[in-house]
Amino acid sequence: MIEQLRNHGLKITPQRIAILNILKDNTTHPSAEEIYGQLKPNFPSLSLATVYNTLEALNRAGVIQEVIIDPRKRHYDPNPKPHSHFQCRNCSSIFDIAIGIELPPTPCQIDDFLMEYVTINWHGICPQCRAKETD
Amino acid sequence: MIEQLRNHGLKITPQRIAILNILKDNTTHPSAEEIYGQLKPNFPSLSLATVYNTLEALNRAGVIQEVIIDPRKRHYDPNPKPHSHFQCRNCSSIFDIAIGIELPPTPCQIDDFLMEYVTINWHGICPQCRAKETD
DNA sequence: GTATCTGCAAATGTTTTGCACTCCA
DNA sequence: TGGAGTGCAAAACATTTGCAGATAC
Repeated sequence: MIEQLRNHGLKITPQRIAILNILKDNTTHPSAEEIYGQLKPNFPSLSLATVYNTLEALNRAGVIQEVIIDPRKRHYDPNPKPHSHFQCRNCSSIFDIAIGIELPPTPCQIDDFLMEYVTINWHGICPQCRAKETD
Repeated sequence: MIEQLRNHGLKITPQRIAILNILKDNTTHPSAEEIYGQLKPNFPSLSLATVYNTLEALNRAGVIQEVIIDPRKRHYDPNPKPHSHFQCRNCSSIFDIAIGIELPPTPCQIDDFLMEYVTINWHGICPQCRAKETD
């Protein structure tokens, strides 16, 4: 992933490497605050603003994907390719969902709209919370 | 729409009637703050907290639909039926998009997830902003 | 060497909360 | 009349901003 920084004209800094390392192979879809909280103990000089800056730069460069599914905060996914997400209304966890849904390929034009990308968001109850449910 | 309040055990108050009136036939997908701003001049005693309370109650009752597409704030749609939305990355306007996409009917079960509802969000440039674009 | 990046602290904007008071059913 | 609903003000969060200093290349 680090080479991708160079390809996009982004400088390689210890902060960015650390953030990418947290995200790599991470399927928990952390928020900026969560990434900050995980790094801060071993990287005390790290600033939350830098985490926000970095996540925005990585998202814009297409290295990661910003996930807009939680009305309270943004989450981040190391996989930039389009795929759908699920958020549990009980525990708020976010999961990747592999479902083959037929969507027009993007970018495309529909009714004078320029469609650049589509997101599919599922909402409901995750397997863990279903198992715990008594009612 | 007002009868629906009664059906869901919600009391009919002047505040709720006013908010429903703003939303009725409204295709602009206003935020809580926008609804508040529109009502406040003619309803000076109205509180922003009441707007938030009411929107949440209406959404939970299935009278309206909360639209999670804008990472900065929630928007509200008087049409509670599932349909997809579009947000322009230039002007941030939100539009209803009528596209027949094949989705599994909800609620359904997929991979141990209980899927209660799905949302489809399009992102790109709206017709008005495309017309203004020079580049 | 210089443009980019970082850290800090303050500001912004949205949404929530606690609580006393009000009013719908 | 009782419980749901309202208004107010403060608090809680997430995110952004401005700027001075640091650093990657």
